[in-house]
Amino acid sequence: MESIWENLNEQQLKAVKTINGPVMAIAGAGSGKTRVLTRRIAHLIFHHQVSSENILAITFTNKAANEMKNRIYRLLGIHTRHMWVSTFHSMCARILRDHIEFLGYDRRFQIIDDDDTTQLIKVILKRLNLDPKLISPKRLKPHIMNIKYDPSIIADYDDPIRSYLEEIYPAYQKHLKDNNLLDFEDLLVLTIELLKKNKEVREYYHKQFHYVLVDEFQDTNNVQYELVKLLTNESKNLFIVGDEDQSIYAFRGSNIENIRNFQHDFEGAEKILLEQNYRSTNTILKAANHVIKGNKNRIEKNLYSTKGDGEPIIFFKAYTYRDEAEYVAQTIQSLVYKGYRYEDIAVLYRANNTSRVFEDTFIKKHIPYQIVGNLSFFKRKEIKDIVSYLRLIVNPHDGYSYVRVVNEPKRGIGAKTVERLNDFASQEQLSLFDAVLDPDNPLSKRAITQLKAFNDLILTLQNRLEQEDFPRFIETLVDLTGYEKMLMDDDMGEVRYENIMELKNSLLEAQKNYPTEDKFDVLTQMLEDIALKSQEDEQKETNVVTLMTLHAAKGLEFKVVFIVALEQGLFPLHQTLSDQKELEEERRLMYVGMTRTMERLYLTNAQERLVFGSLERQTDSLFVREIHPTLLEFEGLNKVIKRPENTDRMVFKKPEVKMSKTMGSNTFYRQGDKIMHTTFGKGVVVQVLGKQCKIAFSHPHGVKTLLCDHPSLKKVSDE
DNA sequence: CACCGGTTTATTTTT
DNA sequence: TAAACCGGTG
Repeated sequence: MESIWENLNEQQLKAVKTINGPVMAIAGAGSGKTRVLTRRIAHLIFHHQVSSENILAITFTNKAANEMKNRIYRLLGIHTRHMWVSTFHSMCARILRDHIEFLGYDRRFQIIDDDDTTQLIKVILKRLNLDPKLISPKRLKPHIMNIKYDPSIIADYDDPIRSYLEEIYPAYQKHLKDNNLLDFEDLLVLTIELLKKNKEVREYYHKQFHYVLVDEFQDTNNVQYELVKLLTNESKNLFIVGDEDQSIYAFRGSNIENIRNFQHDFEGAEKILLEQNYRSTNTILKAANHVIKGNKNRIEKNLYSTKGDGEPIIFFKAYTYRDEAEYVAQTIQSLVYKGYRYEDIAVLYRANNTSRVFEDTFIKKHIPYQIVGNLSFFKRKEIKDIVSYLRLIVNPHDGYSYVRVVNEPKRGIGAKTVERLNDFASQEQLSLFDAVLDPDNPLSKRAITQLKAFNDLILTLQNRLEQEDFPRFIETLVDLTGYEKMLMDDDMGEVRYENIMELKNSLLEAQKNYPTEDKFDVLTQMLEDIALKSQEDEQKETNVVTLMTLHAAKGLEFKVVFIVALEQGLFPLHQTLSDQKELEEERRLMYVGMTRTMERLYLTNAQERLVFGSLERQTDSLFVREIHPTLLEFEGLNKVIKRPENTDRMVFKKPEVKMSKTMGSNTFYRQGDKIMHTTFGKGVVVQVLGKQCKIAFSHPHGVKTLLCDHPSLKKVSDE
């Protein structure tokens, strides 16, 4: 068994031992924060006789929570299943299952994920007869979520949008409640509401949690921070770990200010800096530091490593994006020849679509790889359909699931019928299920017959669930619904059928974990697990190269890292170029990517790339230019061009590579110029195409292609 | 109601 | 390029 004090440096020891009062640990990349967290928990239990039930440890991912539980088990040999080591959302679900009736929901509430949320918004827009073109449902969602967090902000919107939001938000929220559904944000917001309104519940949890720990604190949003404050009792034994330089989820509401304000909010909070890096070479740390220095308002950290300088960072510039992939593939092969394993290597990129060329090339060259976080198992259509059936079986009045599967497989119940049914149901305050049975509904005879058959199907399935064991029941389900037959008629059906059969395991596991007589409770619990753990599934393959986005790489480490497609507009993304805050987040993303590396870091890009179907000329990413050239070894096209040293802005001759006369420049604008448009506001020229240019505007507008000499465009002088 | 074909649009996404 | 979406036809 591992010892509690083994391999801890002075600062880490301090973070483990300072158990009373608020403590903030600033944990630089690779500084061993998970070790500190788990040792601290072990220390509390082992040396201070704190009962394991009295500790609350909150993480952001299930993976992190499981990792923590595992390590605690290895340190102490105690069972961890009952412990409160979980994500914000699981913790909230656990609290709400016991107390949500106080808020007027049923304890068998179902949790819907982000995709469902978007779909639901779309459905509601349609039902309210609002024009979905004013804002697309996808763009509307974040606004609705913000309003849920703080309803008063609705007043900040200007009119066309405001009245729109005033209509849709209450309708959306009412729909959720009427159907006993919670979205991810509800889990947080309703838990807060519960704790605020119900003194007994609040005191119950204050008695329960003597020590609270929060991981990745830089990624908390305001609501999560409020929840943490609410759960922390008078003794204020709150320990947070985080690193502002690794905050990369602002676009989802995380707020770096939370970590910056912590010492202010919790008076007398101890601050501990973990600056020794156990992961990377000094060359890599230095380079990462050069990049992150570009961000303003940052508390300077001084990460150091005892690993020495190691290898130089290689910057390879390819002619085309195919050449780039080719280079990466060849380099991987030679690294493997040198003794690295495929699993030591990761290829990181900013946007998912970049992975394609690399996939193609790796297949051709027989390099084994896996793409992580692409399309998770539980997001597949067939799984979501079956999940909807299961939700309907728990709650036939769930209108959202009803609509999703009433005509899946096709039962001749079309959009018009569903619309009419919906209208009638909302007018009469009935669920869709009950509306079908109402003799006054305005539907055609044919439609009623078909809908009634569907209702009966759900009731039959409820019966069968009571009679059959879970694996058997899943087969009954796909059989009676006709889903199986539909799949058999489809070329890809075989795989999808097998996917559905995988659900048997989820059900059996839920049954094992939640021993109860009531099968509907087990089913409810399984549906919760699916909703909250959808990302986790990924069965890890052994000894393969990992391809993933920079976001997905957070928290991981690899001996060899390739950061690819380092081109202006791709990374940093052009949408972010005109906004300082967004650009800083991109820079943190670069920092996160670089600091994943233990030994060898490769930065690559290409001069020509297919962007949205057309071949574009690309320039080097700002972030590569921010690394001092003495740390880089130039390869590929870079090698041909002599790089001047010790210059901040490196100016060098670009080889004139077959550029048609209409491309690249015109008399009006150049790439990177800042402009002002009379209706779209400020923007940046991302590309010049003859008389036209592609211009990136901020949020609602996005990238537009406009004529450069258009009178509504004006150039703005630099800075 | 289902299917075909033209048009539009284009990050990242722990739960 | 590719996928999602929309509107018209059979």
